Formats: sequence, C-alpha cells, structure tokens
Amino acid sequence: MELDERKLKILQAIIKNYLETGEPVGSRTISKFTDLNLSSATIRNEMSDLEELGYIVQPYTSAGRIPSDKGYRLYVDTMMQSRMLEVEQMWDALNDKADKMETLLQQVAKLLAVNTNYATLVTGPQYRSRKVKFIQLTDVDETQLLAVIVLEGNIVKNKMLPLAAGLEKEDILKLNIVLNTYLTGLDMSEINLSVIAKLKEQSDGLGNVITELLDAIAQAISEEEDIPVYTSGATNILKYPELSDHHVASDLLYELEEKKYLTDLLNENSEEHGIQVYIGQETSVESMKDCSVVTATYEIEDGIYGRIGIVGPKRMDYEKVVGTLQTLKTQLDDIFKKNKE
Amino acid sequence: MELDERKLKILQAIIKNYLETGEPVGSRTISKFTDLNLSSATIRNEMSDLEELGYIVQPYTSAGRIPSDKGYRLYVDTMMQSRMLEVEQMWDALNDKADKMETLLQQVAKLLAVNTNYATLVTGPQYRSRKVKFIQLTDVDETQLLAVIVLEGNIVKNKMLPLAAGLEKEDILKLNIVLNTYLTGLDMSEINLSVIAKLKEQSDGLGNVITELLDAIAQAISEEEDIPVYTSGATNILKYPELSDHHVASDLLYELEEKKYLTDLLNENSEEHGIQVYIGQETSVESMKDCSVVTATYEIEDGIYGRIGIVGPKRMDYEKVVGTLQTLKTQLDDIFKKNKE
DNA sequence: ATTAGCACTCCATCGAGTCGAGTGCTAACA
DNA sequence: TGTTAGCACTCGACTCGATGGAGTGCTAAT
Repeated sequence: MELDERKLKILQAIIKNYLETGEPVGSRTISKFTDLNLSSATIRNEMSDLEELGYIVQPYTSAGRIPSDKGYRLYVDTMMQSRMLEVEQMWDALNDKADKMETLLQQVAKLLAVNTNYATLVTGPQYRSRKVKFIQLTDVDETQLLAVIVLEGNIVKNKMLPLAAGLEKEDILKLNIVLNTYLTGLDMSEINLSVIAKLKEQSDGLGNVITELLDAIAQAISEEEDIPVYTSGATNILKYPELSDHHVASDLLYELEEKKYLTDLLNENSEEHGIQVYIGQETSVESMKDCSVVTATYEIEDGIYGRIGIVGPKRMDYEKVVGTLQTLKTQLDDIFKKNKE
Repeated sequence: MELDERKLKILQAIIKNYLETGEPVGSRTISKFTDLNLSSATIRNEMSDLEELGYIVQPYTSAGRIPSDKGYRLYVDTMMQSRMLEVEQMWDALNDKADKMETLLQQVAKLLAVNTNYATLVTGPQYRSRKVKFIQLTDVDETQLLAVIVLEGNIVKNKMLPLAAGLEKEDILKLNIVLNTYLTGLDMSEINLSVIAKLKEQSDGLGNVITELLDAIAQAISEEEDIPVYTSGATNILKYPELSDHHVASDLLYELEEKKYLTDLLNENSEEHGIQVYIGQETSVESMKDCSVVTATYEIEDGIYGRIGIVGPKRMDYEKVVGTLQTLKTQLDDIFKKNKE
C-alpha cells in the first residue's frame, strides 16, 4: 500500500483542519471539507490506511484522528505551500531603535512573538573566538581608567580600572600604542606568554597595569563566548491548551527563562542555512518534545551567523511561521549587509 | 470585642499553619498545634470572633479558615519574628562575576530566586537625568568612528558612527577637546540651542559631525531613562497551586516577562527606604492581586537607589523573605560603598 | 470501488450518593 | 462566666453509574 494522490489530499485536509481546531478530526468532517465528493465511509477506509502507514493516530479508539510526527513531517516537507508574507509594519518598528545589536535582536524576538503568537528566540552572532581590533585607554577622572576594547564585529567592551597612582598621561599614551601594536588581530588563544613578555618589556615599569589590562581583555573576549539568547513571548505557549498542562508548561517556561539549552536547540544542524523545522521528538531538548521548533539562520558578516527560533505547539501554523521567518531572514541579511557598506 | 492575647496567639497559629500547608486550617488542628490547651470548641468560638473582626475568612461554609489580607497585614506588622539569615553562599557566588552592573544585578535576581523559590525583580539605579562625564571619539578603522560616552555613575555608552570623508586625525582630536569642554557636566535638558551653537562655532567646518554626535549623546542619555529591570525565577510561581490557575498564572508571567509595570510596583512609596510588604490588593499592579510583594531599597551612590522585589503567593514565608532581603540589602550597600572608595 | 447502514467503543458530562472535615449551636459543667 | 462535649448540619471532594454523542470498523448492497 502506498500514498496515492487521494490519500495525500485527505491527509492534508486532516492536518489543515487539526491545525485550526486542535481537535481530533473525523471522517464526516473531511467528507464535507474536501472537494473530493466522497462519503464518510470511503474516507474512513482511507483514514484507516493512513493510520496503518503511520501518518495519523487516534488518541483513543473511536475518536477522530490527529497527525503523527511523521504526518507533520510529510506536510512540512511536501504539502506546505510557502507564501511570502508582508512583515512590513514589523519592519518599520524594527528600524526605529535598531542601532545596538542587542536591542535590535531583542526587538526582533519581540516583534516576531507578537506577530506569530508563539515563543521566539534569537541568538546573536557566534564567533569562534573574537580577535582584538582596537584598544584604548583613557583616564576618565583622577582615580579611574577606562579601557575600551573593540572586538571583531564591532563588539565594544568597556572596563573601568582603578587608576594606579603615579601613572602619567604620557604613560597612558605609551601604553595605548604598545597595546595596539602587539594585540591587534590576536584572539585569546594567541595571547600567550611570549606576547605578554614582549608587552611588559616594551612598557618599562608599567607591568602591573598590563596584567590587569590583559585580564580585562581576556574577560571581554570570553564574555562574548557564551552567545546571548534573546527570548520573547514565552507566555504565548499558555495560549495552547495542549501545552498549558501544568507540567509541560512549567518545564517549557523554565527552559525559556533559563536559556541554557536553547543554544543547543538553535545550533543543531547549524551547517544548514535554510529554514528548518523540528517536530516533536526531533528536537534535542527534552522539555520540548510536545512542541515544534522552526529555526532560521541569518548572516551578520561573511561566515558569521545568528539564528532565530520559534517554539510553538506541533499544530503551529507552519506556513505562516516559515513565511515570516523567510522574509525576516532576508531583511536581517539586508540590514547587516547594508551596515557593512 | 477586641484582640486579646489569646486571639492573637490563635491567629498567629492559623497563619503559621496556613503558610506551611496552603490548606484552610480547622479548629482541631489549632487545638493540638498550640500550647494553649484549649479544646477545639473553644478555638471555634475564638475563630468565629476572629472572622468577625476580619482577620480570617472561610473559603466556604464549614471549611477551615485562611488569613485575610488584614490578617496577613497584622502578622507582618507585629507578629513576625525577623531573623537574620546567612546568605553567604549566595554571597560568594555573587562576587564571582560581579564587575558589570548589569551582570551583577541579574545575578542578584537569580540567586535570590533560587534561594527563596519566588519570582524576583531587581532594578538598576534611577537617575533623574544623567549628566555627561566624559566623551571620547576615536577612529577605529578607515571607515568608522567610535564615540564613547561616559555618564554619571560610570555608565559607559558606545556608538559607532560612519567616518565622514576627509576627517583628519587632528580634526578628531580637536573635536574631542571641544566636546569635553562644552558638554561635560550637562544633562540632556541643559544641552540647548545656545550650547549647540557654541559647539558648532568652535569646530569650524565640522558642524555635520557635531549634529550626529549630539544625536548619539541624546540617545545615550535617554536610553538610561527607562530603568532596566532584571527578573528571575518567574516560573517559580507555578509551584504554588493558588497561583498556577490558568488565568492568574498567565497574567502574572506575562507581567514578569513584559516588565512594563514592574517599575511602578517597585517605585511605590519609594521614599521609604526600609523593607516594605504589599499584600494582595495593596499592590498597584492588577495582575498581582493574588500575590504579595516584598521590596527593599539599596543604595548605589549617595542619593541614588535601586530596588529589589520578590513576588510570591500571599502565604509566602515573610520571615525568610524579609530576612534575606535585609541581609542582601546590607551586602549590596557594602559593595557599592566599597566600589566607590 | 463506493456507499449506506448498523453495531460497537469510548470519552465527556451529569446527577446521585457517600465520605469526611469542619462548623455552629446548645446544654452541661467547673 | 468561661470552657467543653456532643450533635446536627453544611459543603466540597470523590466515586460510580447512566446517558449521549461523536466517531469508528465491518458488512452487505449498489
């Protein structure tokens, strides 16, 4: 037995219907719903076949059918009609405050959540390890030294240091030159003992300041290593009865608040740059086995990527979600490309 | 009729018991629970009185009693034994990563949440309007100009600007001097047209850069105006059955995610610097009418304050919460005092 | 191959019955 | 007069069975 045209149509109808209502759908419904002009009895036979094939399941005997993970998968892979969406008002709202990467991404998460009514997550760029691009020391007032460290990707880090007594303006100037000469273009693994020795040698008598500075730099670099995740609309999941069961919801919300495993989620198959859909058990995160997750990758700079994820019930509106992500991805790509020019 | 010693003792016993169990407490329980050696019948009479006085209520006829808001209020005001707590392991964990205000406060929220099992919120400092302390422009590479703006309270803001063609190193140096001379010590309201005119006059030919810079500064200042709120442990509220009712929980979690009205919550009676307890309807936030909120103020600099809040069920462990906040507040005050020296 | 018809299954809902915790009241007692 | 024992009563929680309906699977007719 195999999937002929008609079975496919029926399956599609079942899924469409279930996506809308969230209730198991019966043969009579399909009989009316489609333009196949078949009686409910015929549909029943076909449904029985579809169940045997594993595309749909009955929650219990003599209930209607709901799509299985396999069914959703087929739907997403072949039957979904992707439609381009206007995300324009979204877009206007975005451009508004979008100057800092942080705010931008938080905004993206929020707008996406509001537009889709699901929970959303966005990660910033992931660099293997950022290289130092530029360092600058300045004395802000009599007691404090401000170190500004610019990393690859124009990530700017600030660190206030207590100003060592007896450090003159010329010393600071000198330090600036030395630091930039020796550290620019290096990442943390490359700042080794020999580099440090050279640094100290070149900055006679200021060794102790150097040590503190290197700490600050190391910290700035490593801070960027755990990629930030921005979430929004977590409470949206409470809108779906199948997810608002106490345990399920509690675990899910906790996960979204903690953000600990979310990066794993987003980085699965990260070599794939298209839009990906994970249904039920396909996700790596235990607490999301009753959910579906849709992810997209956007490009920040050449070879450096961030990701967007949407978490919702299995019966999420895949078409809308995929469409929205598609447009959003394109627009984000554009922003960053433009930003670079 | 009035509250005599015995009634008070019984009320206290009722509240204590209810805090632990969350179940309405009956006369027999109290009869055994206290050392009063009274029969349940006597207790019943007293409970009847206490109800008449408004300190306890029955969820329904012939159920046990639970404390009313008024009852909790009396308890918190007079009957609670405040106990100092050790928050020491908390403390160690804190010192660890605590260099940036942002991370510090987020950590505080998290640790508090883990320790108390309630939802927590922490606000950063609120300045009326921050003054500019220091400005620095640097050319990071051929195409980009980095503006570093340090505000009162050592809040550092960065802004990348496209480098206008033909801007020489000397120009930048000059701009730095001019900007610092004219803008240091001013807040946004003080940077008016006459200041701007003077700026432009002093920086012959670089007027267009100035305009952009002023935008950046204005943005940096105003960004700080909506005070950041850090939350943690939102999902903790799902642990309490009386709050995990679908609607209540949903509203609450939404509020905690949105953070919109939380500042209102924390700023009520902000002139009071002690620890404050809001029970049920006493809070200003509608969705928290089934909760209690405990807030504390800590001092960042002279006259500049931040706040900590804990949101939990009305039957929260007030003693523990108040105790924890007390110690934490002291320790935060210490940090910031030390930091200043 | 399709369909009408029918028996069957199982969940959801409702109401009746029971249980038990807890109250309020009364009468007796110290 | 304050305390207590006793008892009738209330009301939610829980259980159980009956009912209804949506939906199925099977069979026989078309």
